[in-house]
Amino acid sequence: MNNKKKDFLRTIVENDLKSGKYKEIVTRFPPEPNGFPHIGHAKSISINFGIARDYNGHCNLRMDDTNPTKEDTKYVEALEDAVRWLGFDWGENLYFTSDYFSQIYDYAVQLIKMGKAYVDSLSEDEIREYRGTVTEPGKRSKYANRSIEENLDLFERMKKGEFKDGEHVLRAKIDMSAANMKMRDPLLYRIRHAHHFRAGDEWSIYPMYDFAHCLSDYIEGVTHSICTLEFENNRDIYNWVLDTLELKPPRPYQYEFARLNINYTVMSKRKLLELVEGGYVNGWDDPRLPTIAGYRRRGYTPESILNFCDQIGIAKANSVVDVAQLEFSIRDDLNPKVPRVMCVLDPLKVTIENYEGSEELEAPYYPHDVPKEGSRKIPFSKELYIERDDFSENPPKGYYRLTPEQPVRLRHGYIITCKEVIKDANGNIVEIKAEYYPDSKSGTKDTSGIKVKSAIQWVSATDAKKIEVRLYDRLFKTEAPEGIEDLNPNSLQIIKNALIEPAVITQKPDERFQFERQGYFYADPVDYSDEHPVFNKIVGLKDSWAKKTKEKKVTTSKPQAKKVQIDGEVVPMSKEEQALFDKYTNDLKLNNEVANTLARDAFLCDFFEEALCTCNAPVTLSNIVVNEVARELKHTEAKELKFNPVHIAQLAKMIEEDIISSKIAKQVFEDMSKSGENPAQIVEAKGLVQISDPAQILPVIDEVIANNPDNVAKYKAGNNKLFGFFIGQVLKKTGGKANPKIVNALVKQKLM
RNA sequence: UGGGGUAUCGCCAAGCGGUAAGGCACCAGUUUUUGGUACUGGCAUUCGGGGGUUCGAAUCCCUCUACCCCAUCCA
Repeated sequence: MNNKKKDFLRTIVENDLKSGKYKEIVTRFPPEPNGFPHIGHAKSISINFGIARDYNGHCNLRMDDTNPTKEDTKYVEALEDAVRWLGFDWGENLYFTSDYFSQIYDYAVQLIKMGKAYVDSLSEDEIREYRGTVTEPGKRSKYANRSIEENLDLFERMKKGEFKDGEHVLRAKIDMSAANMKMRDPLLYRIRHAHHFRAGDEWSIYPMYDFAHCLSDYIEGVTHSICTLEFENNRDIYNWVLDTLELKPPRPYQYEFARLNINYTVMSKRKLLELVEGGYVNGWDDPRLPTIAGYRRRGYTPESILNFCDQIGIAKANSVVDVAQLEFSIRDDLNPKVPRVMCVLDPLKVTIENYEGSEELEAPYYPHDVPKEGSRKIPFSKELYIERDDFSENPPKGYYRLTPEQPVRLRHGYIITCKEVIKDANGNIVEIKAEYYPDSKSGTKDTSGIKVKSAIQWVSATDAKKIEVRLYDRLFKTEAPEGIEDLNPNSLQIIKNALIEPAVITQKPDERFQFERQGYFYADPVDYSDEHPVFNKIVGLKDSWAKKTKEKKVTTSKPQAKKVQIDGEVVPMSKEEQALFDKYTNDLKLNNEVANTLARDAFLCDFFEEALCTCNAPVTLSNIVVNEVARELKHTEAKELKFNPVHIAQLAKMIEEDIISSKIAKQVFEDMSKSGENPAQIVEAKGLVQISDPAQILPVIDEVIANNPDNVAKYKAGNNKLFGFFIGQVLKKTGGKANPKIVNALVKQKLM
């Protein structure tokens, strides 16, 4: 990874590598083989395998198969297939959590011996009841104080299968009143007399996710265990297990990112299953589904999926990506790759009255801007078909195609003009009688002199091949579908009698095509045969004409008023706090905000009072305490603080006496909170005394101005934002030591 | 009601005290025998709201609001 923008995970990885925490990066993609992978898995695959690749590490593929009742071999195959299809290689590193069952069992025994785990014999309902609620602490089971020997014995017998499902469980002994519900003595093992698709009937107990996952990571030497946001609360157990077992370092750490959501579709296993089992779609590889198999069958390329994953980035905010982003990736990928051919989906007959015989027109497969070679011959004859909506008897404004008055070019062929419109008894147009201009032939010197607004696709009636085309639209009609009631009834449209130029079928130049002016299509890998060709629409082309014609009804309101925010109520101050507040605002002239914070926080308040004893500058002092000291307290225990009120008083004094600027003060503060040195020493040692002498500052300003003529011009043209830029530059050049107030005044003068 | 997270353009998303990146979408224009592509330009005086600190705040402090996750012997 060089200069490319890094996501937060790569930043962490890079730092860990730099600091020497790990020699080599090991990630893992750890799905449970209990369902078919979807594009959310692709994101995870892209992250885990991508990071491993970028930092010369490796990524394991691990099947997290700890629940025998849900898992199956067919899913592990689908998962392997998905990873491979996306172009990643796990090499030798295919693992199964079930391979570690005996190691994990040994770790459990160890925990029991340490008195950190116990066999609980409460019923399922009791366990739930004892767990408490989010606001009330739970209480510990009476079985928690069984002796180590008894636990060991019971656990072994659980393993041997002496008990029925649900009779006992193994739990970690942590804290039944922990604020994090997950830490209230989490279950480690449960009894399950079930057949495991790999381990067979060897085990009658199975480890829970929270116990198996961290240990599997550790066993495999994983360094960065990357999972989705909903596991944030599980991180505490992850660390507890690894720490309590006192495992030899290095050990893995868990990091979480937001799972992928896309609008107009669903991503949860449960909802996907409902669609498939309810027959709302045709199997897991239905091209409308966001499953890997679905995208694959639809015609999406692995590159397009991977590019999509790169584009959307990795972050921690729950978000819903617009399908348009995905559609862009596949268009973008296919545009320079795929041959263009002509297909007519809704044919309208055109008879060219002044043409006799037949000929073959030579046409390149690729447009002028795609640097690829290849061409085919297209038969041309008297009877053709064009797309029904490429003719209009009463054209709307801005219509470029064929009309009774407007000629059009047949792509790669001749210009034609409409002579007569034939209708049936109901007034439907059934045929166009047309004439062509022999001297307008494509590829030759066009001497017809006719200007045409567009070129349309067509096929020769006698030569065209009949194909089936499946047009897919979004599966749901709403952006955030809840369930089957939101299904789009028109998500699949099958056209049985589309007509395509013969070369596509006879030459088979590719499996993906652009049907010109319509979209990208893919020869269906399952149903396609030479006798019965079937094409899936991958995605349409951008269509600014369709957009324009539709626009009228879409113009909805947009002046969205700024959201009104309700201010919540602030907890009122106690009498004592109020008294303190009054004293600070009245006697010491502190502003309300600062006084308020001080009055409500006993520690900060004491800290401030103490500092005040050595330095009588209440305002400066209180500002440092409320802002800087408060920040330190956020991540450091009060008693761990490396500085004391006297240090702060010294710092405030230097500011008061104008020895240092407040900017420098921040830097000094930071040093101080790390090293515990006294501030005066830091200032002296680092030579941080501020420069207030204009004679020293002016040359720097001149230099900055001379170096940035563009920005000077912009600033003078009215871009006031740039002022900060100049100050920043000057400060940078003086190592932050120039007195910013003076710099401000001088720069302002200079730039007048 | 406790704990853990998250809020930057219509949708993603950089940014970590000194000029609000980028992509998608959208809007113009140029090129074009695809109303495609490519190219050019336009799209956040403002970062969930309100205060505070600072010469200077999306970034630091306080506070409020909204949303997500946690009480499966699922993962």
